Amino acid sequence: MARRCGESSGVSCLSCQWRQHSEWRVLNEEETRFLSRNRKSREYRAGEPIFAMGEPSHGLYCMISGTAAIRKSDAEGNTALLRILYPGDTLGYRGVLLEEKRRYSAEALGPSRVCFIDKPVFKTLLDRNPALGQQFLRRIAKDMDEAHDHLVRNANLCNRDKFVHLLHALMNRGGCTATDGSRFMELPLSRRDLASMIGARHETLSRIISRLEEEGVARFSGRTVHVRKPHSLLQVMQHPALLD
Amino acid sequence: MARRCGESSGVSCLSCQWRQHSEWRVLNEEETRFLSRNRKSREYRAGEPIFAMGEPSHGLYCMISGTAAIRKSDAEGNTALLRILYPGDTLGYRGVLLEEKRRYSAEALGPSRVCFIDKPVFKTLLDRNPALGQQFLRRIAKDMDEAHDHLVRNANLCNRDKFVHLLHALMNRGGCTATDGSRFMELPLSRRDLASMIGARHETLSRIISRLEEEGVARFSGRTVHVRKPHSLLQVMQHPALLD
DNA sequence: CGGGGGTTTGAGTCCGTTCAAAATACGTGG
DNA sequence: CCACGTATTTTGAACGGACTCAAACCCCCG
Repeated sequence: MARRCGESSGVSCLSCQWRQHSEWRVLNEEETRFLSRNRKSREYRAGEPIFAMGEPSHGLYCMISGTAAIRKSDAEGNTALLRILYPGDTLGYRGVLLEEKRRYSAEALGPSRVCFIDKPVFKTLLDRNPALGQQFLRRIAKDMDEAHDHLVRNANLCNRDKFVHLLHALMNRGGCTATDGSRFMELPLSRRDLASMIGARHETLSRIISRLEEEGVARFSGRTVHVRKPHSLLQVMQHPALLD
Repeated sequence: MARRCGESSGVSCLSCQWRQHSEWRVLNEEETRFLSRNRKSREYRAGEPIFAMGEPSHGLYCMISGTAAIRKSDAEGNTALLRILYPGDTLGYRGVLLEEKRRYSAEALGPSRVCFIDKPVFKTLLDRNPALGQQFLRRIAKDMDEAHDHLVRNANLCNRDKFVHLLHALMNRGGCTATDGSRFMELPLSRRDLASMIGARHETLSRIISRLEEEGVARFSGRTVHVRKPHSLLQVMQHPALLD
């Protein structure tokens, strides 16, 4: 399915299935056609970098299919996975808006198709349609808020609860509901990366996962995860007994 | 000193000593006079709230003197101190730009003077001078970057090192250099709040502080802190021996 | 069949937390 | 100016979570 939409979106941004859910939805038909003509679509293999920290920002990217990850590292080389990008998400807009070098790196998590929009093309559209700038302002404000929430969670929750929260967020994005009300999904990340998202070692995450299985909160096998009572996920924090 | 500048800034934004360092620097003389006429300046006592989470955003604020804190709390009531604001900083612009309710709360840390700019006044200035919007875009992007850095540090550093980093940042902002090259300053925060900034309990911070004193990195007494070798602060992470 | 990456498990240690109590600083009213 | 009550900070002991290091395990791929 992800395959087919990737191909159909390759034809034109007008018929892109994510158009109405992305920042580009404020563009009219002519502007969208302009975008479509000037964008470049390309496949990425799993793990392939999209851009790297410190590079100049030549343009922005738009996910068509697959998933990508935002990573950032500090001076000592410690890195953290900050965010996961799904089809319809734009990335790298910050560097372009501010004419800055990239402050984080992005890479494809699985086989993905990503469109590239050149800086001049983006600038032209921003000039033609002021609502587009407003969209990106809204977007950056939302990102900001997410980052702050993340910060508050990190300060107050233990690793187990941070992971439960992450699971909840991932489920909302990519999960499927089964007939019995339970939810399951294919995790887009390795255990190592899951651990990096909550700021823990992979060994610790491994133990947390065992614990969640013992408690009956979820079942893991490979990258597949089943959650028995997805609605009570957030209530299960610090209180596994609530599972009934 | 902070007192006098507060009073002089009370007269007009034109003569505000922070003007050239704030987002308002792109305004011309007439626009600044307009801002000056329509802003309201007011004193806050220590601990007094400036605005609270969930309130509608009626306008934005500009610190004249003193310091303020941004706090955010999650659903369970856990809070974290996200940021400290110094004279010249604007706050609360996000809610105004996006017509949203406040997503965090702000409060004065010590006796402070803060100007309030009504939403319509701000919108008028944004219309008149597009460079102002660009300034705030830059500002939000910088904030975003800081939040991400914070996230990476939280994921990889132990509490001691997080605190050393915080100390470094605070010093750069409000520290004074003594004749022997050491630096000292008056901390704007209580121990509890310092602990909240690095996501630790106040007891833990207390122990960290004792340790730093034993190691000879810094000396604390009340809210005053002396750092012996400020330049090597960041090198001291995990390696107190480097102090020589 | 033998790597090699990713993942799990185990043991030991350290760091940070919790809870409780003492010590210190601070503001207020006498 | 001092005494008092309150809030903040420090200290202590015990516990638990998370980390390190090391080894075993698994699964996919050549």
